[in-house]
Formats: sequence, C-alpha cells, structure tokens
Amino acid sequence: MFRRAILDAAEAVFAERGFHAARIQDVAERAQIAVGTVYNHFAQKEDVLLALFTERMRDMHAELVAEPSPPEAFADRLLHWLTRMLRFVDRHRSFFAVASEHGLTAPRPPSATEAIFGDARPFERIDADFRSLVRDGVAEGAIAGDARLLTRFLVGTIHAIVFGAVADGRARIEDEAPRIAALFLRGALARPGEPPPAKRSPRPKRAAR
Amino acid sequence: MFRRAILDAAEAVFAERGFHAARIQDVAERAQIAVGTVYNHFAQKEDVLLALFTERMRDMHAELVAEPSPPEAFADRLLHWLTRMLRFVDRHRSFFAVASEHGLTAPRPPSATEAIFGDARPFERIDADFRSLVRDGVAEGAIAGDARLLTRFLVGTIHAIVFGAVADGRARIEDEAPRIAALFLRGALARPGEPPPAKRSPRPKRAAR
Amino acid sequence: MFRRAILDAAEAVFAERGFHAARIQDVAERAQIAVGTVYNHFAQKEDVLLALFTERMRDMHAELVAEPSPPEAFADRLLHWLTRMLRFVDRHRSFFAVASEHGLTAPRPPSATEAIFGDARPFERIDADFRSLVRDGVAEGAIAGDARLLTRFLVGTIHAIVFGAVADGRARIEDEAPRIAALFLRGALARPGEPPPAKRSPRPKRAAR
Amino acid sequence: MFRRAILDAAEAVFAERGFHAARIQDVAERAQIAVGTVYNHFAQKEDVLLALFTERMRDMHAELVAEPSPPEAFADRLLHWLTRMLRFVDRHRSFFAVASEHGLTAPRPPSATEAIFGDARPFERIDADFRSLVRDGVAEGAIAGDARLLTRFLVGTIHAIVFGAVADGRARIEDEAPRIAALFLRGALARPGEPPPAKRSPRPKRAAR
DNA sequence: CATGAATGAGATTTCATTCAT
DNA sequence: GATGAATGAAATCTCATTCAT
Repeated sequence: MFRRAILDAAEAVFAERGFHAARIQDVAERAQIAVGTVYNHFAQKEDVLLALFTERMRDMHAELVAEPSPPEAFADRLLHWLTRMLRFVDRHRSFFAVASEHGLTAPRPPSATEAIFGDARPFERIDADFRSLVRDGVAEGAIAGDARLLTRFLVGTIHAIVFGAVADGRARIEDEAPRIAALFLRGALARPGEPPPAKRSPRPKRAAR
Repeated sequence: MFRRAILDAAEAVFAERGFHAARIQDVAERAQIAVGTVYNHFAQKEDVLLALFTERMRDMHAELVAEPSPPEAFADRLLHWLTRMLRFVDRHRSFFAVASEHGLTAPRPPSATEAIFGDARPFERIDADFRSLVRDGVAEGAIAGDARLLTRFLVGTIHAIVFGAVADGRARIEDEAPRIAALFLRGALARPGEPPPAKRSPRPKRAAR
Repeated sequence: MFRRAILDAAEAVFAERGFHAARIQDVAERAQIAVGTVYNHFAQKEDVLLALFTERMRDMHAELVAEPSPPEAFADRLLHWLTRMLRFVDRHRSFFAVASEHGLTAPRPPSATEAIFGDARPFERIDADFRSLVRDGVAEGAIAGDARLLTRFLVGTIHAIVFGAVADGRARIEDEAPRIAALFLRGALARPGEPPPAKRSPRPKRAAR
Repeated sequence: MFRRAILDAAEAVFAERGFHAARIQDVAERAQIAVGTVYNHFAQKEDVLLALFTERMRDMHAELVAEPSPPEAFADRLLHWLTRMLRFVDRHRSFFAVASEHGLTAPRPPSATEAIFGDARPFERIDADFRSLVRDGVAEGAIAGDARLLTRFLVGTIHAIVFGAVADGRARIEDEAPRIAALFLRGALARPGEPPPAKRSPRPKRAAR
C-alpha cells in the first residue's frame, strides 16, 4: 500500500522544507512513486498533512492508552507516561518538527489553521490525553493549579526540552523524561538539602557545566 | 518612510496567514502601498521577515537593557524582567506569533532556517539575554541546574503561558508574569501548607475552571 | 514530443520580435501549448535560445559534412559548399535572422553573449567548418591572405547578400551562391575584357536597377 | 546640457547589455544623474535609442561630407572614405555594437524595428552615402555590378572586418581600411605575379600566420 | 529643470492538479 | 491503480514611467 509510503515521505519532506515550501513532487520522489499516485490517495496537498497528523496522533494515542499507567503515585505515573511519549517522539522526530509548526504545542491563528485543516482538529484527542493526565494529578492533590494552565505548562516544557535535545543531536530523547518531569513538578528553584539537581547528563565530548 | 509601515503590515499578515502563505501583495495592501514599493525597501520576501525579526528583537533587547534589574533577590529580578518582557510582547502580539513559528521559542531544523535567514541569527542576542538572566540565578545559587537547559525551560514556560493567554483572549499579558515565574521556579507540585496556588485569575465572562 | 514544436515556435517568434522582446507566452501560443509546458523542457528562456542554436547548428553541420565536396578546384568546391549551405538557410530563414543577432555572423561583445549563453559556444563548430574551407583554399593556393580574416570576409559577404535577398523577398536564396562566390573571390572591381558581371538577376515584378 | 551625457551613457550601457536588457536606471547612473532627468529629455526609452542613432548618424554623415573626396581614382577615394569612416567608428565603438544589433548593417524584420523606431529610419542617410559612393564607382566604370548589391557587399565587408578587429582588441580600426578596400575591390583570389596580399598586420604578441 | 521614491503592469517561473495512457 | 507530461493560475520580482518636492 502506497498510502503509508506517502505519509512517511511527507513526514520527512515537510520536516525538512516546511509544508508550504515542500512540493508534492518532492514527496513523490522520496516515496519513489509518481506524482499522480499521490493524488490517487489524497485529493489535495493539505489532505496529506492532515492525514499525517491524524494517523500519527492516532498511533500515539493508541500507544499511550495501550498500557494504562498503573495506580502509582502521580510523579511515577507522569514519568512513565512521559517516557512512553518520548519514545514515540523519538521514532517520529521529523513528525514533531512538522506538527509543532502547525499547532501541536501552541495555538495558531484560526485563519492559518483553517486554510489547511478546514475544521478538522487532529490534535484534539492527544490534547485531551494530556489534560486528562494533568487533571488526575490535580484531582488527587499531587499538583495544584488550573488544569488547563498546567497542561500548557507541561506541553511547553516538553516542547522546549525535546526540541532542545533534538537540536543538540541527543540520541535518546526518552532519557529527557526525568528532567522534564522534575522541571514540571518542582521547577528550577535550588532546594538546599536536596541532592543537586541534574546538571544535564554529561556527554562524552563536552564536560558538564 | 514606508519601511516602518511595511514591517508593521508584514507583522500582521504573516501572523494571520503564516509567512509562506502570505503574499507580498497582501503586505502591500495592508500597508496601503504598491507592491513595487515593498521591493524598493527589501530585495526579497525573506528579507522582510528577517528585517522584522531583527528590528523587533533589537527593540526588545533595548527595552530590556534600558532599565537594568536592581540587585534584588533573583525571584524579584525574574519577575521584574518578565513583566517588562511581557509588556513588550503585549504591544507586538502578532510579532510573537510569527517569531515562535520561526525559532524564537524553540530551535528549528537548520534546513528550515537557512532557507529563510541564510546565516543570519536574529534571535541570538535576545537568547543571550535570557541565558544571562538564568546564569546569574544559577551563579547566586537561587536556581540550580544546567543554564542552557533552564533557559530553554524558562522560554518554554513563557511560550506556553503567553500563547495560552493570547488564545484565551486575555487583555494584559504582563499579568501572566507572576504565574510564569511561579511555574518556572517551583513547578506544578502541590505544596501542603502553602496557600493554594492561583487557580487562574477569574475572568468576568467565564468562571475559572 | 513538444520539444521540437517549442523550438520551431521560438525560432519564429524570436525572429519576429527579437529574443528579448519575445515572451515565453508568445512562444507557447505559437506552439499551441501551455506556458508551463515550455518549462517542462527548458529551465529558462535563455535555454530555449541556446537549444535552438545548438540544434540548428548541429543539423547544419551534419548537412554540410554529409556530402563532402569532391576534390575539384577550390572555386567549384566553394560554390558547391555555398549552395548546400544556402539551401539550409532557406529552410530556416527565421533562424538566421535570430542567429545573426546573436553572433553567428560577427563576434558580439562578450558581456552580451555571456548573459545569454553562459560559456556555451553554439557557433564554434560551424565557424570551424567555415575556417576549414577557407584554410584549404589558402593551402592549395587558390586564395591568399590570413585565413581568419578571409573567413570573416566570407561570412560577411554571405551575411550581406543573404539578408539583402531576404529583405528583397527573393524566393530561392541558394541562387545567390554564385554571386557570393564571385564577390568573395574577385571582389567588385570591373575587369575589362570580362563579360559584364551580373547586374543582379532580373526579377519579374521589378526591373533591376 | 544633460542630453549629451545621457546619450553617451546610453551608448555605453546599450552596448554592454543590449537595449532590452539595459535599464534606464543604468543609463542614469552611468550619466551620474537621476532617472527622472532622463525623462525630462526623452519621453520614453525607445526615444533614447532613436536619438542616439539619429545624432551619431548625423555626426558621421557630417564628418564624411565635410571634406569631400577629391576627384582621384575610385580606389583612392574609397580608401580615403573608409579611413575617415573607420576613424569615426573608432571613436564610437560601443555605438556600432548597438547599431549593428538594430539594423545598421543588415535589414531587421519590420515588426522588430517598428516596435522601437516607429517609422523613423535613422540609417537612411548614411545608407544613401554608401550607395552614392558605390554608384559613383559604377558610373565611372571602376567597379561593376548592381549598385545596391555592391553596397550591401561593401557594408557586409566592413561589418565583418570591423567587428573582427574589435573582438581581437585591435587598437586602431582605421588601419583596417586598406584591407577592407582590397577585399572589396579584388576579393580573396590569389593573383600570381602580384605581391602577396596582406597576411594581416603582425601584432607584437602573436606571430603572423 | 533635477530628483528619486512610488507605482503597477507585465514578465518569468513555480507547482498543485488533471488526465490520457 | 500507477504514471508523468501537460496545464495554467498564481506568486515573485523587475523596471519603465510618473510626479510631488
């Protein structure tokens, strides 16, 4: 089935060039098929992007709910959840580069979104997953504050650390999960008496600062 | 001088439609000038975006360094700094919508950036400002961890809260400064004994959730 | 294949309007195809001109070498050669109008040529053919002088007579071959004792002047 | 008066880039004036070219008739005439590069000419001068043939030798006059018993061939 | 008259989309 | 379905020309 090949190719090409600058021709070439074939599967360019988002988000959701977090303490569940999520991100780095441009991690102006997605909301379910995780934490008193706000905070933290790690060329993004969890939960404040917080896992080439 | 008008128009149009989808024609119309006039000031479309980034970032930097933070405790300085920054953001909301798409708040793949900016790095200075703030906090022991990581965390937090506020249509973004500072410093963890953290400042129209 | 049709159309349009004044649109219309189709075959307008020159010159060269001149006296070989050449010119009158503007019959300033051809030299081979003919004549003592100069003189003579004939609307350009040969070999000088030189072959419509 | 400066600048720029590729801006810059000033003197770009042709041709004509050829033998008069002409060409090399593109030495398709000149015929008078010279030669029996044809032959010969000399970078074009006269009068034929024809004046750098 | 920024028609070129094979 | 050349609307960019200063 070429549908799969097209979406994989689109993921790579859109990530490299950006959706608008990418040409259907490029996608077809990367998928080693003819342009016409792309149009046998998708009515228009926008639909490729939408399908890409929908499928990847469906997969990610499926993976996250497949093994529901055991009823441990929230901090453990969060870490577990983040690890599984980042493992998925790792396998689809290009995808997240594309998705972050199109509103995965921050709301985009409606006009920009409508032009591409119409009224589809491909990120809605995954967003609900995040919010649900956070809401549970609030409900059981582990974290405190407005769930909506905290969800954004969590997503923002993930966004910043993940893209930072990608830019640094780190190999295993899931290793960032503890750092993300720690920052999300306890912030940056130095806590005397506590063991010194992660100064970033040392990398061979450069000494930790 | 139309240069200013062009950049203002571009800011609005790019924010609405995204850089790639925006046509020079749109920018010209919004600026109430002819297409050719845009090209009297900028050789290519990309240069408009680059100039926009460069100028706004210059202004922002100027505003941040104009009144250096007094030597208070780090938390106070952070709050002060954030407030001034958000005041600027407030006056240039559209700009930040554009800029966040092009790498202001998280690194973008080099291929995507090069295509537009060549080797210009319009966000370098403001990034240094952020890092310098964070580094000071680390140096005086107020916050702990890798400065680079913490800077990303801070920027990510700002990003999340600011765009959330914009999406919610909040009027004064600078009012978010305390929330950002609190999340950045102490994270989301519920701290028994502390007064319950802001459950989001109530807005007249809609009850806080 | 439209490549052929495009080149034929370009030949006509460039001849009529000149290369610079001609629009790709005109070429496409004349070829009865869409503008985009031209760009499926040639990356830029200049490439159409270059391809036109390259192909026609290749054909002309092929035709000239196909039937090598028999080892007669030089004057006979020259006449034979000119006749075949003019026969080709006749079938591609428009082409020669274009080509003479771009350096076929006299060197153009390098700046003008580079802008269009880069470092391609489409006339090089045909020029070599001319020079080789002349050189042979010099070698066997039939004509005397610097081969390079004489080649230019020959080409100049052809140019003058051919375009004169075209402007006069003469039907068969190959009929000019004897006149060209005579002028090239013996010049304009009146030679007492010789039969009076052709006062121009009379045309039905207008009396020779 | 700027009119003169504009025409001089136009001569240079048109020669370098060709008329169509040259921008009025370039002409203005070369003349060290503003674009608007060009339009204070000429209604449109085409008029600059036309004026350039008209004035230079007027000057050339004036120079040729200023000192009428003495009643010597035709060959001497021809040489004298050519020398004066080439001296003028030498002072306006760029001009002749432009003029040859626009029909000075070969008829151009009417549509191409009309687009630029309307119904002006800037080369008419100089053409008449040439024809008159040739006609006299025919009248007194020095040369034989159709005057119109011989005129074209003469012009073609000049064209070929002059542009060849320019391309070779020769310093004094008027030195070519004897060569042109010889070729025009006697052609290329080797004439046993005659002194060997010019094998091209030797140049320091390269040995004569 | 000189100036040069503004204008906008128009040319080149790109690329999503179609469709005959 | 797959193919890929053809299509032509649309975008970028150029530049002759205008006109307020």
